[in-house]
Amino acid sequence: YKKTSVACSECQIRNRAVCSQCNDNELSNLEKIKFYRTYSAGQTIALTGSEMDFVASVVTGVASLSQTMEDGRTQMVGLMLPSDFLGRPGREGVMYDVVATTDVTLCCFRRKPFEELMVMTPHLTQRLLEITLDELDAAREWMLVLGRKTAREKIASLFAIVARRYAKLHKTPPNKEIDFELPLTRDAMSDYLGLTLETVSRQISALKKDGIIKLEGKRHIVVPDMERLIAEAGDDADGGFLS
Amino acid sequence: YKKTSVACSECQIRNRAVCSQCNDNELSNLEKIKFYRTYSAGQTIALTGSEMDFVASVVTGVASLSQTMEDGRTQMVGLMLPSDFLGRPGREGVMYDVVATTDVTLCCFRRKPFEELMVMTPHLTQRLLEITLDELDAAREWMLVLGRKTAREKIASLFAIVARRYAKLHKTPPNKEIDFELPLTRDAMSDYLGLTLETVSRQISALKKDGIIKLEGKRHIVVPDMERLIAEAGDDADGGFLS
DNA sequence: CCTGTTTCTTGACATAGATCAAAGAACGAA
DNA sequence: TTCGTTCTTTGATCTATGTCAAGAAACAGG
Repeated sequence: YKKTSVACSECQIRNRAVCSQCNDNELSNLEKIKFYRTYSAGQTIALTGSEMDFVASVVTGVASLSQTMEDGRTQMVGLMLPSDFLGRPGREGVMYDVVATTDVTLCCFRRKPFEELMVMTPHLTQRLLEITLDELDAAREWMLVLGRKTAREKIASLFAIVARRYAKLHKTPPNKEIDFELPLTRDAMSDYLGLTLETVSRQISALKKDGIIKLEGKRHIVVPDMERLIAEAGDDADGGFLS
Repeated sequence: YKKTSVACSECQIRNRAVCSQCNDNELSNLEKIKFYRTYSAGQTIALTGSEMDFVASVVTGVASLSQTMEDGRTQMVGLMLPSDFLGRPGREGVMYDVVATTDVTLCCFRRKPFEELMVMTPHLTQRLLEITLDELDAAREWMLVLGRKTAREKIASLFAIVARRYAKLHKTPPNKEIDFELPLTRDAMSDYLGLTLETVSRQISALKKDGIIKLEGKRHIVVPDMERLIAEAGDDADGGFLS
């Protein structure tokens, strides 16, 4: 369940997570209260309405936030990748179901001590504000996807987002063939995209037939031409892919 | 264009806006750099890609944020009501089209001075973080609406949200008949809900026929039974309506 | 008051995506 | 290896919502 933590100085997400603007002194305060926790694929991290006594950065793996209606319809509202921040300081109750979609390692801080540290550490608050603003932008971009895009465009948009994040992590040179592992089942994709599992499957097959993507197994996607994928997503800009 | 500003101490949104946690001293610093600006219904406040040299609180009226695809499909991604905050400190470029959907009064701060003030004023940063987290929650709630709700549920959800905000502003006692002015045209509603104008019109007619709402003119909505409206929206909780 | 413009409603028909159904892969356990 | 899951693909049909079209209501200006 728990796992020995990595020293902050060695941390993969050191320069992107909440702690990225902290100086050595601030960092050592954080280091004192941090602890690692791991979840295996499919495990629930927290349920809507429950109390979560910690906040955390995703170190490795992927977690998802989702909302469910009484009759079972569910919508994924956040895909939390490495360096993303889970939990809301200043609020006990969880508003979404938080689930590990792959094996996940979290860098956790108990909520109270973290909140106290935030008051004393403007760098933390500032960075958290930046992260939250970025997430708000991402959520709004996703509203366009959910509200106005076709099924094919939705799939292409999802692939573009995941490819983008992978490329950033692995420093892939632009214009090269990009490949990545899909961190989601067809069913999870349908929850994210506001579609059914069957439509997701059909559209993936169609994109494959049209040569936009290649499949190696069910989950490994190869994108021969990123420009073309982005065009299929219907995006005018590349969303900063080349930056 | 400009308009004499109201003293902060007299301000309607004093205890909800970015400035709500500031003490008298901090407030007077803000007051020095603030200026009011008004826009009439339909006027553009800023366009995607342009630079906005100020940030602002909405004092009265309603503004909207929206994204548009090359082929003209558009999705509204934010409905900014009084006390909401416009603009992103730390970024020049605007990411959305910002439009006044009714006559709007903004309490503006030039971006640079505001950013400098933020560094010196943790209360500002903290409050902005809270506001941003609330907006993120709202955006995510809307993702469920866009991704999973039927046209009828979407309309009911929109009415519930607007009614909720109106009730908060006017301190309407719960369990009473609620009525409000729709700040959006049918067309703007369709952009917000990810529907067509025709579907919006049909569903409003249907809700009226079923007695969920009454119409007085085109824009004035009366809700005889808020519980019933919320049930039509498919929400399990009332979203804090009674609080 | 009339007239043009914008906003809204309603009808008829078309279609993207949902639903229902079956069967093919992949994978782990025994 | 075989069996039982779980995940995925594909097909046939249905339906909610989009599209196209016409006209009604509201409103502003002359």
